[in-house]
Amino acid sequence: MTDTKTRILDLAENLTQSKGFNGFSYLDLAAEVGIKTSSIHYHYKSKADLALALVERHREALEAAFKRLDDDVANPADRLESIVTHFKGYIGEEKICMCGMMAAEFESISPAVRKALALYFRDFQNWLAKQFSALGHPNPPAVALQYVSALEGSLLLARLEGDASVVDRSLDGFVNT
Amino acid sequence: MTDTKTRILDLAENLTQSKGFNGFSYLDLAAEVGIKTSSIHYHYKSKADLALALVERHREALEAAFKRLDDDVANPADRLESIVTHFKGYIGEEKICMCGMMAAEFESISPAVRKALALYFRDFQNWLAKQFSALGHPNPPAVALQYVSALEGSLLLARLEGDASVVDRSLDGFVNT
DNA sequence: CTTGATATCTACTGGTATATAGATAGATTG
DNA sequence: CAATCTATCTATATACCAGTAGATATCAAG
Repeated sequence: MTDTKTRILDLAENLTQSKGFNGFSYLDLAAEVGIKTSSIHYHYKSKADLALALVERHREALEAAFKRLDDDVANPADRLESIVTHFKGYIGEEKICMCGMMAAEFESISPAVRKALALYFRDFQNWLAKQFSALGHPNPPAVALQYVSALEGSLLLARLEGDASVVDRSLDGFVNT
Repeated sequence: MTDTKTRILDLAENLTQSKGFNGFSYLDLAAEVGIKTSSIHYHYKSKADLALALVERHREALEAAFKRLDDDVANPADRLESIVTHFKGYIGEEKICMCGMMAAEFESISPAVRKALALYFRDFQNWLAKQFSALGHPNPPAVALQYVSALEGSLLLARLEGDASVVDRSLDGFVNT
């Protein structure tokens, strides 16, 4: 069994992706984990601490995923497809990108979390730029920004329409131009 | 002086764009308008009613803006630029698109508001498709979806970076391809 | 077998949320 | 003038929220 601290984080991640970081309370976490709210405070002193842990773990997970793709998948186009498939999977669970959600909630998060979020998106773009570079794009950083923007926006629309193909259609044309 | 009901809506719109619809309370509105929370309930029976009024007014405003552009601006490319300039203006006020924000908060809004939101984005895409059609794009509806996705996503990133040029760079290439 | 760390609990505080009931002052209308 | 409507108030209900203090249980190390 995974330890409580991790279970809390897993649950908070899920809830953030569906209802937003301000859309759940320590009571929701406690009820689901099966402990009291005060015990959640034991693991994460404040909700701001929880937010930071959430974003930092997420960035590490992203980096690990990139490393795995770099090692296991030879073709950059296939790597991109694999990443998009991952994000598309959120739609079926009525979720969106956790960091996209937090970026929307920008005004109610601490400076530390804002910095962590910005780092997440920069890491994301850097990796994307490498893939586009390998694919021979003339301006990899520019296309990487366009890709992330389109991805994040498409997740909002896809969930609204209940149609994951919105993501594919929004990203169509980035690889084969 | 604008009437109270409108002032409440204006204020709620602003707050939704910066902190999200779940990021403010009737108390915030009351304090700013200078009346009691119970008086806000007089104008908008429940917060869900307020949400619906917000989205519906926003859609009407969007349609009016489109009509004005169609009448006053001859070149479709100039029309697009004008719309983007409008959205870019949000960034300086630490705001994003109101309907984009509500789409992020999808899981906590009523079915009626969800429908109104979907309608907003469909209207937006329909108008965009007309502009791209006039510009000779081979597949206007497809490019309209890509444009909205990129715009919504770019607003999230632009506010995070505190840099409105992120929007321009995310939308670069849509008009002159 | 005692000490100290870990993880949980009970019980509580102070604050905020949305919402409703009932009263009132002033304008409008028949 | 009487009835009604508009917009507000006071007061309250009900529920939730984040966070804290302090007691308790478990267990490993010395």
